[in-house]
Amino acid sequence: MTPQDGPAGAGRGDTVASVVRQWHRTRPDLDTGPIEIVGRITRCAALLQQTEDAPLRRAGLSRAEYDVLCALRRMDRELTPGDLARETFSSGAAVTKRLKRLTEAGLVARRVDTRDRRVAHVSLTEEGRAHVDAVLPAQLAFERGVLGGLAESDAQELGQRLAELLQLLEGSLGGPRPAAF
Amino acid sequence: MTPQDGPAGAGRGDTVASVVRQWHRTRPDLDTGPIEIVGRITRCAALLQQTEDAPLRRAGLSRAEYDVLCALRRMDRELTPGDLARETFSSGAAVTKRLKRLTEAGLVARRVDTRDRRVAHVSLTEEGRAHVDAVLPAQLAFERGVLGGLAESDAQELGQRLAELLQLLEGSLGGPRPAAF
DNA sequence: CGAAGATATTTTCCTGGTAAAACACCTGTT
DNA sequence: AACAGGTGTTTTACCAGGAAAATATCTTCG
Repeated sequence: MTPQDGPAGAGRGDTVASVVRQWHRTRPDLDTGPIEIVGRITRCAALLQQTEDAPLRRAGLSRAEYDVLCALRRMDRELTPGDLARETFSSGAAVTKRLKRLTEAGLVARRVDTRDRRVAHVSLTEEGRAHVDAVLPAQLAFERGVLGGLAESDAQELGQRLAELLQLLEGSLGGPRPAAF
Repeated sequence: MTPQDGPAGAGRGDTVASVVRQWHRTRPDLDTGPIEIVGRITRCAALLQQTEDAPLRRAGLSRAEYDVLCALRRMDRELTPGDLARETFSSGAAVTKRLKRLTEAGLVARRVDTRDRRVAHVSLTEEGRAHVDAVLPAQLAFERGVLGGLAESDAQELGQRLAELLQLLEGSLGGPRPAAF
């Protein structure tokens, strides 16, 4: 069996580099530039998702539940389900399900708006606040550890380039507009 | 209502920048560095996922199906379901389901291995090959368009930094090892 | 040869997400 | 006051994915 490109070749780089090399061989006419970015972002996101799930699991939270708790914590006020949907970039149905679970766990509380009975106001319970205040630093420390292998200047650079890209994507794709005013 | 941070403030940057500012106000003790990278990668991935779904939809393919077709195309040989699972970073169950759909659509064909009846060999049909050969450049052009707002040098820089991060993640997290040898 | 251990793939079961529909409620107009 | 249009949230129906179990098959060992 002839050696073929694999991601693990000595000094051959990341898997996307390997994929790009395969395309060059199979379809040399293709502009693979987008793959270098899109493919890597997708792969990095997937791997980071795996890692961040592990510490949260210890705390009995899914990533999605954590996101809800964080939104409530960082905005530091009551939010409606609609607010939460916008803050977490998800659908109303997803938020409803998450809130059901979080309410049952005693981490969030809800009350109906006095002036508009369609609206619910959601807040962290004491327990919920304590929970997220405990989990948050652990999670961030974990992520810091994962990123630790990057030189600080490279990490800064990466953050900046990603910010540019994100701004571009949010601008050109009608990015979300959370209700923050 | 006092103005509060939102992602859309004039010149206030991307949503993650806004989130980070909220954390600085609410929990100034936190090291938000990881959010600058992890948060942005996650958001970029989500937004890019939305965009790449739109062109593929015109071609009647989901992202997952496209990935399978691409793996077959770029490796340019028959692959087993296990190969495909590794190449697309998914589970065997997911591959089984995708192959079912693609087989029904006449885009891939399968045959049982002659020496080991557990093993199936999957290949693109003529139609499948033509399909992916048509969709691929359109998809890449679309992605190139989306990334076009980035200065070329910034895009290069981003690709490189992402490659470093991906290599790090794949190394430290026991990254995947597709069967490419 | 038979049994144990391993492996490739599929099936089963469950989870969590989304789009659309449903429901309740609000606002503005006549 | 009645009605139309709009809105916030939940419910419904469906989908795709993964983990674990199931099934079929292979390899090795005594």
